[in-house]
Formats: sequence, structure tokens, C-alpha cells
Amino acid sequence: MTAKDAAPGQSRARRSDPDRRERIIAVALDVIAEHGIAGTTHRRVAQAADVPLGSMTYHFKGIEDLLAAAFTLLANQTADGFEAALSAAATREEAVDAVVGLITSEMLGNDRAVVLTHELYSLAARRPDMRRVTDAWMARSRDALQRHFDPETATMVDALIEGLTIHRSLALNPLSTQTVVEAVKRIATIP
Amino acid sequence: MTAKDAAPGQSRARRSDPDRRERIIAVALDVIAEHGIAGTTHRRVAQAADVPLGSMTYHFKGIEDLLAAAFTLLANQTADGFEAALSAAATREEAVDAVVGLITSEMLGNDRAVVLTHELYSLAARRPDMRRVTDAWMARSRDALQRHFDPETATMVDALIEGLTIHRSLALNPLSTQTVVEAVKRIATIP
DNA sequence: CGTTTATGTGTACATTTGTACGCATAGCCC
DNA sequence: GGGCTATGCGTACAAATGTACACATAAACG
Repeated sequence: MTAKDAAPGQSRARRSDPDRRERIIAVALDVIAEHGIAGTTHRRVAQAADVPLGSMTYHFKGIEDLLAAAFTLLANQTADGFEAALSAAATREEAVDAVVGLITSEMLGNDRAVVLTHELYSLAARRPDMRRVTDAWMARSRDALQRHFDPETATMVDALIEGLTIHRSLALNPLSTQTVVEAVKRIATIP
Repeated sequence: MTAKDAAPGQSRARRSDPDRRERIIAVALDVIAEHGIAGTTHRRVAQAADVPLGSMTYHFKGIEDLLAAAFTLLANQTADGFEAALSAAATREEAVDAVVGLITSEMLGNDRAVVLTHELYSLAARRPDMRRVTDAWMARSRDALQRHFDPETATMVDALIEGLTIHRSLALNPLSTQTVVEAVKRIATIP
């Protein structure tokens, strides 16, 4: 095919913006967050992204393909932020602070992220191909944590982050930051 | 067409089946676990429960109503088991063991329960009326834990259960029971 | 036993869905 | 500038879905 995109000097701008596919994927995440997978249709995503319906079948093999792309983006974005926060920590104390920050921050804790995570997890539990997305995500998280904690503790911290994030977003009286700090410290402190 | 004719008609008359509604609800949970909310339709549930399609609209106001009933059942069943396990514990050590048992047992940890929980959470995050189901569930869990732990610790343990359950079901190399024990002990041990 | 009533079901139907595909059109080479 | 081709889109269509509703029939009642 004409996949030769190294046209020197000439901006190879085709008919429309080449970011269109990426934009559709990003918008799809918003649609999923608002309506759930059950309410995510080609037409709704197309309208939200302001592209014609035909663009959907042109850019994606099917609705499953779109979902896969969207959740892959979610996993990468989240893992990026996760790694960045933990890489910035130099000491173990700073690492604990970073973990607390991740839980209480808007990155993991906002409603959108929580909904999307749940949708992805329930999908991954049912579909093996989606499982690879969560596997890669968890592997990156684990590695980032192991920069500061021993493997077993890293696993525990990872699980604790998951649980605290969920409970903070769902609970009637959300956990205080104080409690989050205490919990992380208890887990991260080796007796 | 055939409705007006004197068709041979219904040969499978099942008049007395007072548990039919309950059975449909229970079966609906299985369908949700297998196909997700997105793949849960009146027809699929009807077929799984071996009832005619008409029974669906007869017993439920709509598909949303069915989902609400199903998730309410899930919450009650799970909370019952949760309370039972913790009520049986007499000492703090037994309570810790009970928590570990809940995480590693089939009640919370099997794939079906995990999928259903995720589906419920993502639904609850989007729909306020579903939120009441999760609220009641979490309140019961919290109370059960507070029979053995101080309020702050109970909250932490609750979140930890959530996170460990999820990671045990999703992770490539699932956490060992040994690690679960250690994590619960660290959280439940007040410094 | 005949009539009435409440309960349950078969079926039709308007919508919505995913997807395919022919046509239009912009970029590129001569 | 004139064609050629890849790229993108409008639209059509079959399948599936939620839901309403006219009927059938078991149960209750006299």
C-alpha cells in the first residue's frame, strides 16, 4: 500500500486530519464513562466526536475493535501517570506520599476513571484478548512500585490502591486523606 | 396473523409458579456474569430461565427494573455471607482469618462474583438509584467489620478486601494466600 | 357445572443497532 | 492541467431489541 509517509518537504496532509482516529478513540472513552459499554454505540460515539457514521466502520473493524482501542489508551494513559508519579519519588517516604497522592488525586480517583476501570475489568474478566490490556497495565504498575518496595509489598500496595480508590469514589462518607495515609503506611511498613 | 386464528396454541401452561419472578432474577445474574450488562437482553434471560418472553414484561417494568432487582439480590446474598463469616469469629485473630477466608474463598473471589461486582459498581457510579444498593451493601460490610475492628481500621480492611479480591482474580500470577494473610495482618495491626 | 376473573403468554411492531458498499472527492504524478 | 488512485462518507438494510397488547386459560366462585 502507499504507507510511505516519509515525504520530505511535503506535508502529506490527506483529505482530513490524521488524528481523527485518535480523536474518536479518546471520545469513545468519554462515551463509555457516561453511558457504559452497554450504551456505547457507533452512532453515539460518532456524534460525540463530530464525525460521520461512516468513519466508524472505516477506522475500526467493528465495535469490539473500538472498545479495545479505547481501553488500551486508558491503560496507557493511566500507567503513564502512575509511573511518572512514582519515578519522581526518591526516598521511600516520598514513594508513600506519591501513592497517597495517586489515590486522592484526580487521576485515579475521579468518577470517570473509576467507571472506566470497572468497565474494563468486567470486560477483561470475560474476554481473553482484553485480558492482555489489563495484564500489561498491572505489570507496569507493579514494576513502578518495585522501584521502591520489595515485590510482596509492592503487590499489596497495588491492591490497596485499587481498593481505596474504589471505596473513596463509592462510599457515602468517603475516606479521609488521613485514613488513606495511615493505610498506606501500615501496608508499606515491614514489621 | 396467527394470533387471530384458532391456533393449536399454548401447550406449555405453567400456572402455579410463584417463584418464577425470583428465579428470573437469579438467572439474570448468571446472564449478566456471562455476557455483561451490554449483552443482557430480555430474550436471553427468558431463554436462560426457560420462561416465555412475555413473562419479562409481565414481571418487570422494564430491563432497568430487572437489573435493579438482580443487583439487589447480589448485594444481599454477598452481604449475608460476609456477615455470617464475621459473626462466627470470636476473637480478633479469628476475625483476621475470616477476612482472609472471604478473600480467598469462592464467595467473593470467583470470577462470577468479581464480574458482577464490577458491573454493579460501574452502574452505580452512573445511576443514583443503583447507588443505594451499593450504599446499603457497604454499610452492612462496615458494620460487620466493626464488630472486631475500630472504625478506621474497619474501613481500611474493607478497602483492602476489595483490592485484594480484584487483583487475585485479574492478576497473571495471582497473589498467594500467604501474601493475603500478611497484608490483612499489616492493615489490622495497629502500631 | 357454568360463569367470571385474574393471571400469564404469544406475537406484532416501531426503533435502534452494526455493518457493508457504491459514490464522491482530494491529493499526486505526468 | 488532466487523469488516477487512495481515502472518506452518505446511505441502505438486515438483524436484534424493548415493549405493548390482544388473547388464552387456570382458578375462584355461584
